[in-house]
Amino acid sequence: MDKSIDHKLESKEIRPTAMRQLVLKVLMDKGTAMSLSKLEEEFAHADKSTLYRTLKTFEDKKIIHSVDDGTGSIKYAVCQDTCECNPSDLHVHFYCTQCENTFCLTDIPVPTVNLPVGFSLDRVNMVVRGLCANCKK
Amino acid sequence: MDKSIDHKLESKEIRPTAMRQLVLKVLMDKGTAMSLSKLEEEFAHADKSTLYRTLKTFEDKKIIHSVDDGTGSIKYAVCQDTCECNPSDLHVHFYCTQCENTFCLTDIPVPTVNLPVGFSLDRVNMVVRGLCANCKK
DNA sequence: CTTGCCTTTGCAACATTGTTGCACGCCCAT
DNA sequence: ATGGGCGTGCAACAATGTTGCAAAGGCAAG
Repeated sequence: MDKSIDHKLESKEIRPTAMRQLVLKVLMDKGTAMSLSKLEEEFAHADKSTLYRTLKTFEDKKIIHSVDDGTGSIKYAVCQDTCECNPSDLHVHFYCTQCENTFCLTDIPVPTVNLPVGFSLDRVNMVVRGLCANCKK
Repeated sequence: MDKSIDHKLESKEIRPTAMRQLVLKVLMDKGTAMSLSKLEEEFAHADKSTLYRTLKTFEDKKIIHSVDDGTGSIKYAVCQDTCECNPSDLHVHFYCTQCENTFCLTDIPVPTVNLPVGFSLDRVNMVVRGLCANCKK
C-alpha cells in the first residue's frame, strides 16, 4: 500500500485500517468527488455503513470535504493539504450535467458577497452546473 | 380568494384550482422558501403527492424556483415577477442555521466566476449558511 | 501467550425525502 | 348528458442517509 496514504491518515490521527487505506486511495486517484453509492460500486464487497462511517471519519478529521451538488447525493473529495475547511478555504465546485462528475475548482475561491445588514456568514456552498471541458467538445 | 393569486396563475397558464390557490398564497405570504414537508404541515389535510405535483407544475411554469440549501430537503420560493429563471436571474440564497429558514437574497445576484478553459455554465446554486438578522441579535 | 478493552466492521432495520401508478372525481366543451 | 382530460387521493415504491447491536480485529498489560 502506498506510503503516502498511510502518512496522510496518521498525520490526521486516523488509524490506517485496510478499508480506510483503500477508500482514501480511490478518492485520491479518482480526481472527482464521489458519492457513497459510487464508493459502494467501487468496493462491491464492502458494507454501506462501513463506507458511510469511513467518510464521516474522514470528514471530521478534515482530510475530505463534502459537496452538495444538487443531484440528491452528497459527494466527497479529498481536501488540499493546506485545507482547514475554513470559509477562506472554500472553493467553487462544478457539476457536469453530461458525465455527471463533480469537480473541485480549487483554483477558484468562492466569491465574497455583501450580505444584508445583520446577517453573518458561516459557510458557503457554490456549485456551477454545465458542461466540463471533456464533454463540451 | 385574492385576485392577484388567480391572476398570477392564469398569466402563466396554470388552471387556478383551489389547491393551487392555497399553495401559492402560502408561498407568497411566507416570505421564506418552503419545503414539501413544510407545506404538508401547513395543509394537514392535503395529500403529499398533490402538493408535490403542484410544486412541480409551479416550477415548470416558472412561478416558483427551487433551492437546494443543503439541508436535505429542497425548498421552493416564488420567483420575482420579472424572473425567467435564466442564469442572469439567479440570486444568492441564505440558510439560517438557527431558525432554519431559507431566504432569497433577490438583491444579490450570483457572482460570475471565470471557469477553467472549456467549461460552460448552465446554472449556479449558491447558498450562504450563517445567522440571519433576526437570530443574530 | 492470554486476557481484556477499545475500535472497527458487518448486518439489519429504519426514517426521510422524493417519486410514480392507478383509480376516482370533477369540470368543461361538445 | 356525456365523454375526455385534468386534477386529486391513496398506495406503494426507490434512493439516500442513518443508527443499534453483535461479532471480529488489533493492541497493550499482565
